Amino acid sequence: MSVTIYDIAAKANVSIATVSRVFNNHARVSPRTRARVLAVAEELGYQPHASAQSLARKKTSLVAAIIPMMTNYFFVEVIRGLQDRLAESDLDLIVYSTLTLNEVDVQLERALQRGLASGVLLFATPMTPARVARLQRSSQPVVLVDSFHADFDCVSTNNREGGCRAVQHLIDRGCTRIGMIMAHPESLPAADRRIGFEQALRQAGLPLREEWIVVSEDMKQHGFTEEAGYQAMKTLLARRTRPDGVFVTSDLQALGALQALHEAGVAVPDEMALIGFDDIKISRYVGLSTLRQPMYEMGRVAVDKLLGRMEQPERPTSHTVFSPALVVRRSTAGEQAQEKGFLAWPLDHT
Amino acid sequence: MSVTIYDIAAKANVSIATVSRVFNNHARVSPRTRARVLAVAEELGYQPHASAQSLARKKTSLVAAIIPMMTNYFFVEVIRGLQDRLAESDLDLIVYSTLTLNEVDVQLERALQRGLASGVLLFATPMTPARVARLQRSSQPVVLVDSFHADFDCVSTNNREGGCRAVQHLIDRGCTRIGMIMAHPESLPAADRRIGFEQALRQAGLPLREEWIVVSEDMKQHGFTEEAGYQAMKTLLARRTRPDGVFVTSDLQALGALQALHEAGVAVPDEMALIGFDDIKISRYVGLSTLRQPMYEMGRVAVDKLLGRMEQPERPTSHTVFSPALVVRRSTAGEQAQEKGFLAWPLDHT
DNA sequence: CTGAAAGCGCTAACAT
DNA sequence: ATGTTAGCGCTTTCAG
Repeated sequence: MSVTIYDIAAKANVSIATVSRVFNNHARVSPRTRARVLAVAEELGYQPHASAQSLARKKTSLVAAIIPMMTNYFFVEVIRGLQDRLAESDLDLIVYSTLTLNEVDVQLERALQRGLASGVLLFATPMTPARVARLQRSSQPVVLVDSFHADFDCVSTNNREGGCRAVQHLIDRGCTRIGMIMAHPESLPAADRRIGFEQALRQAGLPLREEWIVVSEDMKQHGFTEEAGYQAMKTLLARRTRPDGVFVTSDLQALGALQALHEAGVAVPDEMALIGFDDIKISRYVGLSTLRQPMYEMGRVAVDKLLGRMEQPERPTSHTVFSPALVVRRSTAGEQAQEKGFLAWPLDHT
Repeated sequence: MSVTIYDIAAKANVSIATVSRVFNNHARVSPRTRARVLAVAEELGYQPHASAQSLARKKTSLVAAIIPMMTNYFFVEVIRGLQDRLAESDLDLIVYSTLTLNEVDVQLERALQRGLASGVLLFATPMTPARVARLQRSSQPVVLVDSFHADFDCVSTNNREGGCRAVQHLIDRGCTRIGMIMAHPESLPAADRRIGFEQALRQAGLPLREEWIVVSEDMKQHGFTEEAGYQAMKTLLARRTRPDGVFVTSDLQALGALQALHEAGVAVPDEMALIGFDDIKISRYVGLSTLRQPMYEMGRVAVDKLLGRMEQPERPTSHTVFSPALVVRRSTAGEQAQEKGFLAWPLDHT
């Protein structure tokens, strides 16, 4: 069927070992034979067989990305960064998108133990002792994206700082009753954002009222969904006194929150300002203020780390932390928003 | 290092063949030895080695999806469908997202010839004779998503019908000068949508004026980008007489078009109505009318077809065509829109 | 610089 | 029902 090194060895009058050497730029092969081999290979349209190579080399050209919630478009952008960087190194990407964390463990097992992937990019997954142990006893390197553990290479955004800046921004625009819509606290990013939130309030001497903090009970995608945001805002709106500014742990939730606000006839940002986190593509269109994560870049860096470790398994782990950038739009700045976004368009025909 | 069938064979006092049989539910293995083997395997934490299996079986557990423009969130939704269905059959998904069609061919070659993937899902790629030939001489089955060729299994949306219904909707709401913003005509879906567009105009006896049709020259992502839509609308707005209704070949482009309309102070839909195609998630939030494609379902069906063919390579090809559903929102219906979407919210504070 | 040969871990005849 | 034995296509000592 497909052409193998035997075919090209025969046709080029060399042994298969030589052919193999040529393709691995290995040892000393005379320029002449090398050229001949290459020519024949080209002529026959030879391509090395992936599985055979993996078996012999004891490592694959596959990297697995395990992504707990791809519906969160944040991750889609990161994937692009992964892809681009991976392609440069001739690696292929296996994608597992899961809905629950149990599934994460299942997929992890799949990718790790069958020797399918020679590296794993693990997204937004809390590092329980069990997971840490599992990961450590596997030989493949792992890079954590959007979560952290000192024993692994990590890339993430400074969520605490982001939460802090979000609240600071609300304060700057004059909000005094500041609330928060939290995803599930098991999510480390969400938890960190909350810490930043509380810190900023303390610093400003503003009250931190529990009734203005709504925490998602929904485990589904850790509560990073529009539905969760919608429900949370409904809850918030039912309070005796309402906050006049709300920090939401993700843009996706903020979208749902906006919907609830709209249905309740609450003016944004005048009666209530809203700021999210991520800066997914949608946000620009709805004029949602937010903290932008450099998603594409995060993807590239994640792969860099993975490749680095594949070459030097013993090098010390490192953690790259990006600072989120404040993006001011209508949901906090009203008409004065620097970035108007789309939301403006219907105003014209009203 | 890792445990192999030899280990478990030794420990269970059987041959490796028997172990293999157990794991492949193969021939007749006595219940007793089977139990014993399974027990030992469990104890040792055995997992078959993916590459070794692939090499011996001459087929992998990997399916490749080649996606020319993942930034088009349409495809992200389809991927979910793929994933879910694939997981049911214990297959893994390799994702290649490319920006140009040249890259598509490169990736195709990668996936196909190295025997990496045992099946390919090819997205939105025009079936040139060269590609058809390439695909046909490979042994792996291919399913075309969002494109068509009689020699392959396909799943797509009825784009002609969609274009037709879009225009019909514009006509129903009273538009008489109907224009269109086209992606690159090399894109089959775009071309088909245009055919539907023209057909509907003819049927209604409305003029089909070339100056109201703007075709993207941009090859990048076949012109399915916001930027392309933005530029196209600018062009359209510069015409002596403007259309009062525009059908755009994708929601992504429509988003850009809306931006241009906003900047020009054109009232939507009163001065100009707009309708897109796809119904990506964003569309609901900006109140964009559109034709919805059943993305998740398309993904599942695509995998069904692929698996079907992997089992019966000779079965006749089939083409599943979904009918797009009209979704009416503010961009064509104004305040009367059934689905209000989010665009409403800023109205409240104006 | 090049060839021979022994695996890598598993499957699949072919025997028994 | 189970064992033996060839491979699958490639890498990698070890000789020459």
